[in-house]
Amino acid sequence: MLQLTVLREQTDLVVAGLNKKNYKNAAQEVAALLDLDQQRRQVQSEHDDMQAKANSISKEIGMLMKNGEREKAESYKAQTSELKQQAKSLAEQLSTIEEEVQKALYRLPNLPHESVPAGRSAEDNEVVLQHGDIPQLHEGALPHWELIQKYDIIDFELGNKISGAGFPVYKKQGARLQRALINFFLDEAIQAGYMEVQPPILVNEASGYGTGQLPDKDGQMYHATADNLYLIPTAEVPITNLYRDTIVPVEQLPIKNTGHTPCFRREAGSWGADVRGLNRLHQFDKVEIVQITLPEKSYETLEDMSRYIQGLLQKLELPFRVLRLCGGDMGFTSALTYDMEVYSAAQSRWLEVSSASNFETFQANRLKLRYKNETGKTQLLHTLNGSALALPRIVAAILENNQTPDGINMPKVLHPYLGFEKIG
RNA sequence: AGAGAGGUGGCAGAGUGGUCGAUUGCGGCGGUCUUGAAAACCGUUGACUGUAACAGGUCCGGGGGUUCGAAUCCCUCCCUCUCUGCCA
Repeated sequence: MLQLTVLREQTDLVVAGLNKKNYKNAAQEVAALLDLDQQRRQVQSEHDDMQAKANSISKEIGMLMKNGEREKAESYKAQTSELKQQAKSLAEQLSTIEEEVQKALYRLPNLPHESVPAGRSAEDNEVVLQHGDIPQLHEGALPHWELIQKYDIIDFELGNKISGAGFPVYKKQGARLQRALINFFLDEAIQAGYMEVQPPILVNEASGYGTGQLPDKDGQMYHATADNLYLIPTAEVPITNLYRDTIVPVEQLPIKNTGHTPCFRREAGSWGADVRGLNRLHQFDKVEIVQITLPEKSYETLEDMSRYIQGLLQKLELPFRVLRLCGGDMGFTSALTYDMEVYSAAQSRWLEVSSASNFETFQANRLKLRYKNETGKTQLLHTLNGSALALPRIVAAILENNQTPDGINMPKVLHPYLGFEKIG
């Protein structure tokens, strides 16, 4: 959520930013919002005056009662009842306006960082770098959805039976590979100074709002209505919300947390031709890294996180590229996002395996996640996160890129975790 | 799931209708003393909103109500703890 003070004081910048994100009617909406805000403050101050008068009369009555001047006290009571009426109606107006302000604020996405390229769609994303050679596959090489059948390591049919499409069952070396990747990713993160946490994977509504999934992405999350809890679409939600409503002591910054969780996504309306196999699932595993930093450090931190993720991909010996997302393709809450894509050789396409973002104060504002600066003033912190990494597409790329006519070679770095070097 | 108890400032813990945003202790910060530190003593120390700055307003789990006035009374929801039951 954008800060009202920023909207007030840097209106032009806000409108320009929203435009870059392809937000429709930015200028009008911002103007309307500022108008509402103006109204709100007007009504607020009228209400407060009323309240102040009523308060002082009540105090007076209290004094009189104490001194035994009952009759005089009674005479004051009449005065307050009118004030009370007025204050009540103003309070109603106020809460209506506040609700509108809130709704309007929730609609606005985060502003893009100045380095974000303009653009409408994924085609306008900027390739920042590419690393590794595109593998040349042997004659008769298979896409991963056939490889997993051939070696009987991931079973979609079984998943269909017990849950539905998009819920694969990992078996044998396939299950072992999942576990190896999770452990590898967690160990690496801990090595890099992140603290491991195992959060709940069902979260309440407040948490959904805190990180911005609600109300924007309502309908994309599985909702356990009986208890009004949501299955998390990413560990970002619980891990960042650990710090909701907190003023973090400066000496504890930066906060670096990591965690593995399953992630659940309804993916309503996003099924198409290129989502076969592991490319898009309703449930998958991911290790997430989250950082909370001082505002002035957050972009440096984003670069660190990006480099860290690239390091993982290198260790896994996967060819990858890094994209800087354009304004139109970025997420609602992000100010700058890098996507990491690995090359999936049998599909001949790049697959997104990680997304690292700086949210600046957008989440922190909703989360009320703050610190006290040198002058003792309470200020919002910056939040960041990145996948490190999401498993399914990593698995797809490992399987496809390393296949040989007589088995699939596993990346060396995983050998100790796997207990085998080759599938098949 | 049933019965009971309870949710107050960073923590502990008073306050049961009136100058209570809240006694006190701990912790934190500043100072005195000290070569320095500890101890002791003195002072200070919540958040949000609002203002140029004051003032003012709001907040004692959430929401609603009674009252001139609510942390305190009533209703409702949520949560925690103890016991009983059940169970990975």
